[in-house]
Amino acid sequence: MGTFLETHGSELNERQLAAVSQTEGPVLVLAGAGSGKTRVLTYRIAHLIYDHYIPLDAILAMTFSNKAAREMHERVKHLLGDEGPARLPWISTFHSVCARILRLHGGRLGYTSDFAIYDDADQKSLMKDCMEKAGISDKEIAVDTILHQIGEWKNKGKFFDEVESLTRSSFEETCAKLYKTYTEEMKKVQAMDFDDLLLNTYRLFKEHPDVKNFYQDQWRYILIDEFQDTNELQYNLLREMMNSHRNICVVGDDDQSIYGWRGAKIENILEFDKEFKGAKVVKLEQNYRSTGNILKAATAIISKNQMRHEKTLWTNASDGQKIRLASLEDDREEAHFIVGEMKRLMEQGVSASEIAVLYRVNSLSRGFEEECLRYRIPYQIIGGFRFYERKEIKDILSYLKILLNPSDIMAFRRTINTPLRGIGATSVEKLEGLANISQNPIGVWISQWDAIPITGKARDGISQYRDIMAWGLSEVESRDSLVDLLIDLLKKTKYVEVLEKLGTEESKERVQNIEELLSAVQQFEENFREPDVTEGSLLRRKLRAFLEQVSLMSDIDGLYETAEKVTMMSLHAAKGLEFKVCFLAGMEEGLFPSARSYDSYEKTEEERRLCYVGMTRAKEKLYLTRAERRRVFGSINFCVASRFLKDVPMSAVETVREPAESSGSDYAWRPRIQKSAAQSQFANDFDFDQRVQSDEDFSFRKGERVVHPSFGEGIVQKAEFLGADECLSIAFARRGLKKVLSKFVTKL
DNA sequence: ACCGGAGCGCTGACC
DNA sequence: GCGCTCCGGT
Repeated sequence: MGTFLETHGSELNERQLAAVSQTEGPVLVLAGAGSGKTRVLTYRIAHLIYDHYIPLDAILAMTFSNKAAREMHERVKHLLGDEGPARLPWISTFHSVCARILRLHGGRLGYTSDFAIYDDADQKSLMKDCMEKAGISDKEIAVDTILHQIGEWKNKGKFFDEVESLTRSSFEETCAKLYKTYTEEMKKVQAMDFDDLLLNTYRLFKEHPDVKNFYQDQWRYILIDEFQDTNELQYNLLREMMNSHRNICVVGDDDQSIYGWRGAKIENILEFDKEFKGAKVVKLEQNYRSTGNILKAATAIISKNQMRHEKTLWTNASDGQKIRLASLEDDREEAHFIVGEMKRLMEQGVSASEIAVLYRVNSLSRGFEEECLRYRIPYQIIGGFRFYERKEIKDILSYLKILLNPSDIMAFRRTINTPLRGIGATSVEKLEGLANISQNPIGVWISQWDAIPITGKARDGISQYRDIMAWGLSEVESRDSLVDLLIDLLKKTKYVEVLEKLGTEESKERVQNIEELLSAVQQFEENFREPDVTEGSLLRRKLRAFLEQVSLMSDIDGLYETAEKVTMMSLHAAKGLEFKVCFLAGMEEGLFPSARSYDSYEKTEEERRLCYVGMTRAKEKLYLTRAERRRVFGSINFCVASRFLKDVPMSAVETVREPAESSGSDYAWRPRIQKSAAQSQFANDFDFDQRVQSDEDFSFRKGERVVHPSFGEGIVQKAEFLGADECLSIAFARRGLKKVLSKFVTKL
């Protein structure tokens, strides 16, 4: 047997091989869409282990989603074969790695290993409390605005004690103050938010060099996937993790950077070779995924961006089918068209699992879902309403959370009156106040509740809750099985019983969801492997691992690739995936690109990258669809074709559907190729910015600032006649592009 | 003092 | 179209 590379090197192209074999020093792999970056990462890991005898613990690979981590895991395992080691290196998400480190060493920062992980909702709720205490109304300053500012600081690696001196306005001063109270409060309830996981690890390394040195010595080879989406804090954290060997391999594609809004710094990848002098840069430009036409179109879109590493994807594959453009009357027609095409493709033998519908905002999934239900097309929706975000699931998980971490105030609030026990807001507030005085974790305190000055209905409810808590807290220490605990918990709380008594369709579904949760727990338990945090009883360790997995689970982790189902998801969620057939729906101005991107060039570029990501998901067939009218918030909006449609080269597309003249949804749909694209409705929309009519015909000109009674301020994009009425397309600052009659707007 | 109904206002993408 | 807030009924 030769070395790993001798045996497997031929499975790599020249550039991939170069990236894999350069094991020492910094390496930047600029991997275009579909160019085999996961292949590079996995082969590199296998090469390190097999040919360089690098111990597993010395390798750290970080990805963005658990799904990507799992996939990488599987593939490395497969590459190493049966003779490979039983264990594998750390391949995990940034957040999971941090959580793991903090469970082990969080004590240095005043955290127990049972700390809770707060999601956005919990975070917001806790901040509201802090604001109330500080006497700041959320009507003065929105919670989101404050959290955004604090998030920005955290992202820069600034702890609350460092920002007080940096504040430059009264707003920032307020934020700094709230940052402090929020942090203290989070510590009190033993919780960390997503940013805290990163920031606290960073602080841990900064403030405790012994911990840092331990990990630095351990990790001699670091690999980062999706490097274009790392933020400043992740980048700095990475520098802390790295030892003097600087054996770091980052893989990414600046053209696929789509998380600027959560602080991703595209400069991290654009300037990597400057930051890491002597870095080897490898460009992967051969695409193995898509046909020529799809690549041609995607390349045309992305080449409009200024901020990028120049690279050109190419393929050996044929041009393949042309990209299909479909412009439909309204959103219902759009859904109808897409589902009709799906049906047709499936009849031709395309598997449902190879078809995806991608959209900019999750709210679009509803329409497609309804249409799929109507035509009995099996589907799965990724994101949006996640399983673990359902009320009944959150309720039950909260019981588990408070048993693990009795300080968890959010879990307390969720459970205290669930199911309804007649304990209202006033009583809850009183209880929280009393628990506060007692200095005990609220769950522990209430489990010992005795003679508390609360009377009436609430009193009975509280004693019921007390009994459940007292029982649960002792069970956690004494028994082993998580499923059993959960089943008994459901009995004790009468949660399912109450739902069943309701007997509605909705409650039946909830019971089903709970059953699904039970089987998920069971499955988790069967595969449970001891984590390196060995503190506490077995059940406690399981609980800790399970709740962490749930908290850090991403939308995409719920994707079942084996399922014979059509997949629907946001464009963001689609990153890293591929499908034989992709529908990009809702290609309309204001929706995609998002109206919120209009105010800056950078945001527009990010939208374009998102479009690029979406298009390059398709292997063989790509559809771009739009609706002329769309229901938003219940009212109808007139929509203009997305500028991205205009950027698609005519030679790579064909128009398959235009709005029928007759309206109504009962028309018989059949796919047909109509007029050439140049004559089509699309063409009219395409050049809307060049073909602004001569100014004198209209009372408003392009570029004029106007105000509309309900849409606010905007800028005229286009004027046209609708019969005798003058119709304006206006880009509203707050509402995006809309068509309105000129009599409703006034000049500014 | 709690619960359920009616009305208002708004929603981007995610670990 | 949906979730959160206010208000009147028990």
